[in-house]
Amino acid sequence: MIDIKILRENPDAVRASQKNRGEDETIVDKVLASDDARRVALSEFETLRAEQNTLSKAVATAKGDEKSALLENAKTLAGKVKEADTKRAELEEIAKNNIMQLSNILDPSAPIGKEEDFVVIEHVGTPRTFDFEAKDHVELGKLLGAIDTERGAKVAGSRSYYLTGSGAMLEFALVNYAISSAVQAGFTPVIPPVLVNPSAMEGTGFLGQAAENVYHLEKDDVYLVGTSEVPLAAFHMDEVLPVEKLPIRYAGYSSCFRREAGTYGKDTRGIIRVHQFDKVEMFSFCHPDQAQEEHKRLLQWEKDFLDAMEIPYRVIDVASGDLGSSANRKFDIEAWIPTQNAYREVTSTSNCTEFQARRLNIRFKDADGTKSVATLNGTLVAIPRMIVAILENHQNADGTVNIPKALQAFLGTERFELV
RNA sequence: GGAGGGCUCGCAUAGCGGCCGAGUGCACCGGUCUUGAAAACCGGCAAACGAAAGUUUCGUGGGUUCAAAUCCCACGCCCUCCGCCA
Repeated sequence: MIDIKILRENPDAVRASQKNRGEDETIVDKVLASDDARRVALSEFETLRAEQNTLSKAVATAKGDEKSALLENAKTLAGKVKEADTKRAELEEIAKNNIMQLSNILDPSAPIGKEEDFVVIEHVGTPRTFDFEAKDHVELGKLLGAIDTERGAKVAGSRSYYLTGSGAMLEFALVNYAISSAVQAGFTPVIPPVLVNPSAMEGTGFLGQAAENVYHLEKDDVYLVGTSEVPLAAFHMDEVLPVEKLPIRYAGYSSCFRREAGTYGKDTRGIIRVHQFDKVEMFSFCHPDQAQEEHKRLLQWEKDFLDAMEIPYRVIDVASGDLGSSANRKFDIEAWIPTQNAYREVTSTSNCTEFQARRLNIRFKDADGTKSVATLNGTLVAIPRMIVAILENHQNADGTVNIPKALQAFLGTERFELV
């Protein structure tokens, strides 16, 4: 939710932002109109209520005829108050629904355009040239006894898989490495609930455009999270955080569930796009003035991880049209995937400024009053895609895979052998 | 799944349908006293919106009433006991 005051003061900036995202800019006028209507109704109600309060007090002390006369007045007034209150509630609802449709205001530095209009910020490392035919992760996964997509499909349907043997060990190593480096960087490790209630889902903005990708358990009205961003953001819902504690950083490890509706035919082979995977997610609550710097820090931690995995990658500044509604800017890291001859997204970090915190009612207090915090999130490691990148980039001609140095201590070996 | 108890300002508690936005204790902040501290005493101290007047908030939502923390209904959460269970 954006700040209505900013919208009132500078509606053109919001219009421009909506337009650059490829979203409806006429909502801005709807929001302004419904906000005006809301405020009029509110003050009408408040005036009547004030009258009623005074009158009620008079009733309490009055006696006899005077009392019955006052009561008569009070009864008619009560009707008016109720009417005004109903109107107020209706208009507030409309105003809220309207403002909720607006996306976060873009960072002016974010590249404008559609998905393909991203800007490459940098390349790190050089894609390796193979003097043999590189195998893809599905084939390597079989040779190593690491990934079993066939049995995954048998038991759980398409986009499902088993990690077995060295694949399972690799997940544990990645998670251990990720968590220990996050802790070293000052993050509090968290294992959050993955089954959350509607308010958490709603507050983080996943019931908007992203709703069709969310699993909903109707019988109990709970949702399976697509990322631990949801429970981490909602962790401090309705709280006022001490300003001197900011930034507060959490590293959440959880399973993530995605319906992947509308992606039929995309990435059907292997484990690039799956319904369930584990992920270590960074989440930060910080002072709004610090948000941009914090965003850079999150990006740096993501780069450090890729560096440690010894994988070539590039960093892109995601274009306005491809940003989530909560983000005002987003950087993706794309790892080189040899058999696809392409860079593919493995991690992503978004600056949500105060947008998410305003919905979730997460604030901090300083000398000037109580204000919304800024929230930011970033992937430290999404297991399946990192496994793909590691297997494919570090493979040998015989199908064995060299283990990056950073993970060797966690695996007790330098190489994954054939089974 | 069954049976009970509870949810009030950071914590603990009081609260008769109007005198309750709400008392008390602890904590906290400021002051007096003191060489300094403690104790004692004095004062302050929930939040949101608003320029202000004022409005709203006693788990949440509805209802009764001129008037609800207080009465009624539903839901949520917490605790205890029984059953089942990783």
